[in-house]
Amino acid sequence: MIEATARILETGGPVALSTNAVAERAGVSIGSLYQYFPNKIALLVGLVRSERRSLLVRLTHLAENPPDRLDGVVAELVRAAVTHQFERPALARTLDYLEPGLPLDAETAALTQELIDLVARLIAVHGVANAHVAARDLVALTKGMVDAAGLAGETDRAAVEARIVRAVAGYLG
Amino acid sequence: MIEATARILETGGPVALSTNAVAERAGVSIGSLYQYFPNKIALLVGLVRSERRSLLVRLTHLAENPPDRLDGVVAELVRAAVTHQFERPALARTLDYLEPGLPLDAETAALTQELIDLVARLIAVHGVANAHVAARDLVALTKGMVDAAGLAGETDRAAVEARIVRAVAGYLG
DNA sequence: GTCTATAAGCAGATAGAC
DNA sequence: GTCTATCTGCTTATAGAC
Repeated sequence: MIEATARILETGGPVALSTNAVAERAGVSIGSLYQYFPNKIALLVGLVRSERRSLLVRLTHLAENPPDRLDGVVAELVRAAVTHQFERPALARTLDYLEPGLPLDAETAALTQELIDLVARLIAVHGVANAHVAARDLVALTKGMVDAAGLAGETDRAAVEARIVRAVAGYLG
Repeated sequence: MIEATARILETGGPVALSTNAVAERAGVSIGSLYQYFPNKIALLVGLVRSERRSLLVRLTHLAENPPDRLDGVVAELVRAAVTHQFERPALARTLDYLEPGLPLDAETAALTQELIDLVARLIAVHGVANAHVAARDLVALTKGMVDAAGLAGETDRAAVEARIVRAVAGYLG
């Protein structure tokens, strides 16, 4: 049902997301859906949690084997973010928009916070000041550029990555 | 009624936007609303047009008196964008998300294109390669960072501006 | 556990009085 | 031109059969 939610968001956006549509797409009845999710928002929260988890797995692996130099760290961070966002561009964009307005449960909110903390730690060891603000900026900058590239129909991931790395490098000085 | 649409989007987002709510907020009846706008989407298109126009006015003034050096141009561009986005952060963020999915009329689509073209011309005269892609990237980067700063509750416009300028300068090389 | 049927309410949009 | 009243269809959510 989470996957059905994702598919509907990808094709029709938040307006198209109804519990009936999710049940139909998942091949179950509306009654069954309400046995697993108390309401529509719970579906969204579940989806956000699942997506955040998958990105966190990617980044955790990077955090355990960080490159020596800061530019190497940046390259890997951007690669992970771009890869994630390019897998399901429309979904990523929609969830990024919806997430701040969602009443996330404790676990999901912690996941999101952990992502920022992880990035902050990775750059802080190289002497970056205000690492938390910087981490937030870099995540936002990357998402903004990848989303725009996706909307414009760009498919060359490496080219997008290279441009983002340039901006990040400039930011970090 | 356009202003009522804006207010509702600011406080409740796209889900809260109903024709009934707009009519009530505007102090007119639902019947009157439908005399001026054929449907709900027309309200959104009108609002996008109005917002784009106001940003374009700001930038046109800049384009007619451009600073001599590229870093001056960048500083002014970022200032204009941040000022615009900080005026009504929630509204700007919502419209940025909705716009790509809206069936814009010719005039409104032209306005949006003109914004990118204007930025592209301003940086192209300083020898920036692929000025159109660069313009799109810079707009996306700026919006991403300002939106995130707004969501995080930052109110120091100058600080946000300075960080964005650093990223932009790095991008341009 | 999964289904069908349905309740209750709200959405967009229209008709027609004044 | 603006209003009230209303139509139609879809939404979330529940009840209860199997």
